[in-house]
Amino acid sequence: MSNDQKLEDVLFYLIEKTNKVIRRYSQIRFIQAGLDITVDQWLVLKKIGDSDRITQIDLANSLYKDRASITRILDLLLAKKLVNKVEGHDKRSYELNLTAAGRKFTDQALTIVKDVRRKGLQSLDAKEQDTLRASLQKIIKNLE
Amino acid sequence: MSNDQKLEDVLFYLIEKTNKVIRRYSQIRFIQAGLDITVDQWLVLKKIGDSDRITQIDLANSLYKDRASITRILDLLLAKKLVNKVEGHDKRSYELNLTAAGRKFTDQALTIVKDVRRKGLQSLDAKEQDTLRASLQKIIKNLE
DNA sequence: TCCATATAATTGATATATCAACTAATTTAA
DNA sequence: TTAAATTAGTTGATATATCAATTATATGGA
Repeated sequence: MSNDQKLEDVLFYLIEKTNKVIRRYSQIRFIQAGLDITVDQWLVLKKIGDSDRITQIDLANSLYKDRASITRILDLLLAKKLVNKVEGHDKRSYELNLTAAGRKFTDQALTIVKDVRRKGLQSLDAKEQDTLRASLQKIIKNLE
Repeated sequence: MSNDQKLEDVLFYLIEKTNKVIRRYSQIRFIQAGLDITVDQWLVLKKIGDSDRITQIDLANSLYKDRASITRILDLLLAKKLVNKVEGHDKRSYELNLTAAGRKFTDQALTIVKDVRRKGLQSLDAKEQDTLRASLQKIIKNLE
C-alpha cells in the first residue's frame, strides 16, 4: 500500500472518468435510437458538416486525432455513404463533405446529442459551466 | 454548415480534449524518463500497488475498464515482470500484487506523475480544484 | 529547370475499448 | 444433492490511438 493519494481522489482521474461516462451514455443513446455510429464517427461527421470542404489534416487537427485515425474513421463513414471524398485542388489531399444521407443522419444524431448535453449539464448553471470551461482550459494551457 | 454550436464550444468536447492533453503529456514524460509503460498500464499498476490482493474484476470496476482490457493490460505487465498473479481463494479468480521490480518501478513513475499533476494544476488554487471536482461529479451523476 | 525538402494521405504494428461467446468454478434453488 | 444460474477470467472481432515507414505530390532554392 502506498502513502500517496488514491487514484479515485486524483482530479485527472476524475476527468478521465467523466469523459468515459459521457461517451458510454452517448453511445447507448445512439444505439437506442437505432443510429449505427460510434462516438468518434459522430465527431468526424459533425466536424465535416460544420466545415466547408475540410481536408483530413484539418479534421485531424481540430478533433485532436491522428491522421491515421481519421483515415480509418473516414473509411467507415464512406462505406456507410455518409461522406464524400473529393480530390482537392492540391492532388495530395481530399475535400470532405456530407452526402444527402450524411446530412439527414447528422440531423437525427444531433437531436440525441443535444439531449445528452442537456441531461449531463442539467444541474450546472451557466456560471458553473463557464467556470468549468475556464478550469479545463487552464489545464490544457499548462500541459499543451 | 449547421446552425448548431461548434464542436469546439461544447463542454463535453473540452473535457475530451483535456483528457487527451493530460494523457499525451504524461506519456511523453514517461518516455523521456526512460519508463517503458503506457498510461493505462500505469493506472493498473498504481491501483494494484494501492490495493491488497485485488482481483481483476475489482481492478476493472475501480478503473472503469472492461474485464477484457484488464486481462490484456495485465498480460503486458506480467511480461514485464512488474506484477504477480496468484490463484485466489475462489479458484475462478486471481489476486494481483506488485513484484519487487513493480514496486520500484511504481516509485519512479510516481515521481513523474506527481510532477505532471503539479504542472497541470499549477494555475488552479485549492478552491478552483474543488469546484472543478464538484462539477465533474455532477456530470457523472447526471449520466451514470 | 531540377533536386532536396516538405506535405497529405495510407498502411502496418501494437495497445486499448467494447461486445459477444466461451470455459471453469461457484452458488442457488428445487 | 444436483441442475440451473451466476461469476471470474479469457479470447476473438472490430474500432480507435499512436508511431513509423511509405507513396504521391508540391514547393523552394541552386
